Amino acid sequence: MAVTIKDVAERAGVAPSTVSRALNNRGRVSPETRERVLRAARELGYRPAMAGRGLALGRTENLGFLIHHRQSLDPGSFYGEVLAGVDSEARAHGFHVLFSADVSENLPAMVKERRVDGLILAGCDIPRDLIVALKARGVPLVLVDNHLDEVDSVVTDNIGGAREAVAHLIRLGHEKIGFICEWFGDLSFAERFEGYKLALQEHGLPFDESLTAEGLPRQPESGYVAMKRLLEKAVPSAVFAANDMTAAEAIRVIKERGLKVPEDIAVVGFDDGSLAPHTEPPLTTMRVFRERMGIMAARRLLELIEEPDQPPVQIKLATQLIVRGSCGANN
Amino acid sequence: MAVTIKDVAERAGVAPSTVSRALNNRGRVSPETRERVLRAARELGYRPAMAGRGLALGRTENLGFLIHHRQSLDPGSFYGEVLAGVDSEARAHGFHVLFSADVSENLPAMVKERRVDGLILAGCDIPRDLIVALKARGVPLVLVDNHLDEVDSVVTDNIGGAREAVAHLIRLGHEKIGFICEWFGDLSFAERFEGYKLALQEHGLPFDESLTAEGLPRQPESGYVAMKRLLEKAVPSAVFAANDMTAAEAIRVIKERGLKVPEDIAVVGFDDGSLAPHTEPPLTTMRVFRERMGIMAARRLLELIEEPDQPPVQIKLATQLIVRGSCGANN
DNA sequence: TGGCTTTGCGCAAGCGTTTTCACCATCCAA
DNA sequence: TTGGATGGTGAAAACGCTTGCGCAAAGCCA
Repeated sequence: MAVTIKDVAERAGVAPSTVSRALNNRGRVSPETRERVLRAARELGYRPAMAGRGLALGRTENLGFLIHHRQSLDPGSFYGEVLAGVDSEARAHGFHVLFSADVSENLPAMVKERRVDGLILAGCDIPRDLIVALKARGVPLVLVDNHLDEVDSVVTDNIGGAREAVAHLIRLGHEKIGFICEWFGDLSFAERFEGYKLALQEHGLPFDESLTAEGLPRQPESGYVAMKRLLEKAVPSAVFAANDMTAAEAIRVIKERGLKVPEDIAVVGFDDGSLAPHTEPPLTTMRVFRERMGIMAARRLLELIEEPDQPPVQIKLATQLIVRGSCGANN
Repeated sequence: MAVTIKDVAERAGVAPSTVSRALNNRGRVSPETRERVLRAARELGYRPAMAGRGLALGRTENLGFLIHHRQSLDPGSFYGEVLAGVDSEARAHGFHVLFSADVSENLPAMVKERRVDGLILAGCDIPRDLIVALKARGVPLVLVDNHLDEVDSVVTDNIGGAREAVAHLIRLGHEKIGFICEWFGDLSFAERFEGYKLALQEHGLPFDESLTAEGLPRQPESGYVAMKRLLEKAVPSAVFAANDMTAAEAIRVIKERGLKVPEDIAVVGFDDGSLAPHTEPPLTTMRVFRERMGIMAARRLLELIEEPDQPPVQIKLATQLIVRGSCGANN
């Protein structure tokens, strides 16, 4: 059926071993023979079958991309873009990407069956035990949007980004700035909260507990609830929401109260997802470079596959302030 | 390193062939031996390595998932959810999903290297020649959101959905209903246009060319442009937009004109993506069951892998009207 | 009890690669 | 001319698994 190395060998009039050498630039092959082999391979459209190659080489040239919840792929969530980045970088190196939303309690099937050479674990909801188990097994690993001291990771500069977002509000003259998020238990949100506090402190503003609120973990209405709770405690002149979704819901709550954005309450989000340009007014937010994160993660993982025992590295990507209407900057 | 079939064989005190038979329920193995093998395998955490298995069986137990443009994974676009569906169904059958956004002019690398047993091609922008070439090569194939007579496909009932959306507007008393889309060249949009015309016809309303407009293909501002163009020609009392993004932009244009949604112009979208609940007012739209499409596509592909030469089947999923505020139904 | 079928299992081949090893030509230097 | 390098190549083993084949033991019938 499919064309194998033998077919190429036959057509070029050499042995399979010579074909392999010619194609992989290993060992010695005379220029004429190499040329002949290359031509035969081209004419036959030959590509080494991964099964044979994988068996002989002990590597699959597949990267695994794992997320924990199916939800992480929903539009609005952003791992899809990270995945696209991983794919493009992997492909540039002749690798392929095996996707799975399966994170069961024990080792993922793709690892046990040796379908991948390494793993990208996306999201901070990956069970810690799993990561540790994989690490212990010696599987090359890169975390995205997550952190563990002994493991490589690619993260967003949440603290710096949040700090910049809040500083932006302060520059616009706000002094009573609220913070809301879906849930303080999420690492990203917690870091953005840190950045919020940092910005206040750096500008000599007091931190006021009653200006902060969280919603319900993993509920679609989470942002709505958070903003309601906040307004029950205090009415700030601006709100920094830990993600765009929450910001959008906050805008809804504000309008329901008969208040205006940004005149009565300015709003800034975080992520610059697909929602951001479509809120009313359009959302000022911190852009997160999702595809870039995927690219960096894949690149690092490929390095680790080449040379496994490196000390872990954390790659932190800066964010970018995107000013639209919701913050009230006259732009 | 990793545990192989020999390790299991040794621990169970049998030959590797017996282990294979016991694990795969093939051939004859005495109950006691089987039990012993199973236990040994369990204790060692053994899973057959895909390279060996793949070589011997001539199948990889991998499904390929291909999209054409990286953009198709953006939040807001919905192939991420389709992918999640494919993954869950594949996993339920012991298969894995190889993802790629690479659709080069010639055969995808994952096919040439025999990394997959079959392919799911998502999106209607997959080059026709590619599909034909794959089909000719005998690769099991399922299209999603696309159609070709001689190939299996899973699609949304765009015509029926659009018809229902427009019928809904007609029921609300509208008679001058506009249609906008990003681009008539897109198959889905063209079908939704069909449904629009069908609904008009069924309710005895005239089709008026000047009530329709398209934007710019593949531009973020496409919907905005489409709505502007429409309003230059006529001012309808309602607009059916071929997708949520376009609907959201239409709302923006309407507001910029100082008009109100839904009082002056009612709006209905299509997709029920993440945007829909967050427009102002929240968008009435047709829900598309994305994950379900992935599940159906994977299921069909697995059937085709089992038994390749079946006549092609088209699976069409119904949509569901989701009434929110933008259509003016007093709900 | 003798032949026949069935059962249970091991041996070995084969899947498509890569890679080690050995072999034969050359070639060059002595 | 001969010897040792050197260059180019093929045969064969190995990777981890499945499976056809054969053989011994056990079961069955007459």
